[in-house]
Amino acid sequence: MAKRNQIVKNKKILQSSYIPDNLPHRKDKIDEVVEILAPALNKDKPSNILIIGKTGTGKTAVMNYIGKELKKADEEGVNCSFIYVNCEVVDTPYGILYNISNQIITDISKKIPFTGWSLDKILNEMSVYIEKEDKIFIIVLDEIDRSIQKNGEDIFYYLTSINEVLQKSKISIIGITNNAKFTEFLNPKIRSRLGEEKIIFPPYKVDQLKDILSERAEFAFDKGVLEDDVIPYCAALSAQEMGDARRALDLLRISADIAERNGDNKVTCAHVRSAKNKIELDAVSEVIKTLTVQSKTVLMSIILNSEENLDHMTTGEVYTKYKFICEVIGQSVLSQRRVASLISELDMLGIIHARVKSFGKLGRTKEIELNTPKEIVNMIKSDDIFIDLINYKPPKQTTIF
DNA sequence: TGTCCACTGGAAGGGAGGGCTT
DNA sequence: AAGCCCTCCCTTCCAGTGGACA
Repeated sequence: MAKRNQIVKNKKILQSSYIPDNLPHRKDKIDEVVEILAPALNKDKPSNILIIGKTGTGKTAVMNYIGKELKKADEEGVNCSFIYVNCEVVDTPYGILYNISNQIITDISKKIPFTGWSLDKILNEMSVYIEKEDKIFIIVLDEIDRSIQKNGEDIFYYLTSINEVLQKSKISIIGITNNAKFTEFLNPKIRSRLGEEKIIFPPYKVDQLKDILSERAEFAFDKGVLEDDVIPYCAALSAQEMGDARRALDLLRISADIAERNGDNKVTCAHVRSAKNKIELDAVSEVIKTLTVQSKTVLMSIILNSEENLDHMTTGEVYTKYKFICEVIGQSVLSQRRVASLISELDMLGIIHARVKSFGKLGRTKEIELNTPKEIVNMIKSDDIFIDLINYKPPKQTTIF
């Protein structure tokens, strides 16, 4: 086995969750946000803000940076609290209110249970604590479109309605989204309330990505560990992907990791290429792990169909195969409507490719294609739930003629 | 131009499961 | 224990639809 060299001095710095003291090329955005939030320091309610920008354009990093500063200010007696909730992780109204409340309520015995209460009750309890604090609360809802897409605008109604009952304290909401169009579908009243101020985060350009990487690399690596073209290469690859800085950092970190594991002394472009493949594969296999048994069965149906040379198939064809698999593995059969939804979900996750297509007299349906690397297909096939399917032998055909 | 197919995708609602309150 | 709430996964119902074909 190759000896594992230690070539990364400080791994934490290369994590995208690490908040550096300096955020290159985002000073203007920090200033913009700070300016809007400034009234909070005099205990006036700042405007709500909607932050729009693609993945890895520094939205979350900027907010966390400001949050860190606000927390410092809070400890020094400025009455302003910063609360961050990621709506991708907790996406139900209950989950979001639960999360916010428990960041506010410090007394462990008074914490809100993770289920069981009505939303009104949490809201009331939360208002009491917020009022008691006599502060301005800045509540950041990251990936806010996720929650609104799934549950409608309720959560936003709940939160903004709190201000109406508060006398001393106030809350301000900062919504973060990577979907520029999501406000189009909002009720106009909500849209104007949430988007009192809008800030757009443009994608990073290649040179900016280089700066970001260089700055972190300086603290993460010893001199000479990175070959000269590694950072430009990482930056170029990520710039192709909509200027995603998170992605650039992941590339650099995983490249170094691969170099270490190989026992190499230097990180080269070859490592970056391996890292790129690994990231893509890991992302899919992570998704696969979270699929329910039913989703996996639907995916398996698509895999089997494409192995039978049906590289394009319809919902009906998938459903037929699905019913067959359910029978073999002894699993309950869902309705076609439900399976159609599961197909749409797999499409959204990027595991398959599906588009609605009309076949004229033959009807209108989805045309489905498998879009999964071989490694992933093998991973699904080796899942325990399909053991009976893999060992399945079709009953001998009795020919009549 | 109208018909018709095989669905799509939205809406409403059921029921199980988690847990709280009284 | 009974009643309540929220979430998740699912079913049922149904209006809508793109485009080949007659």
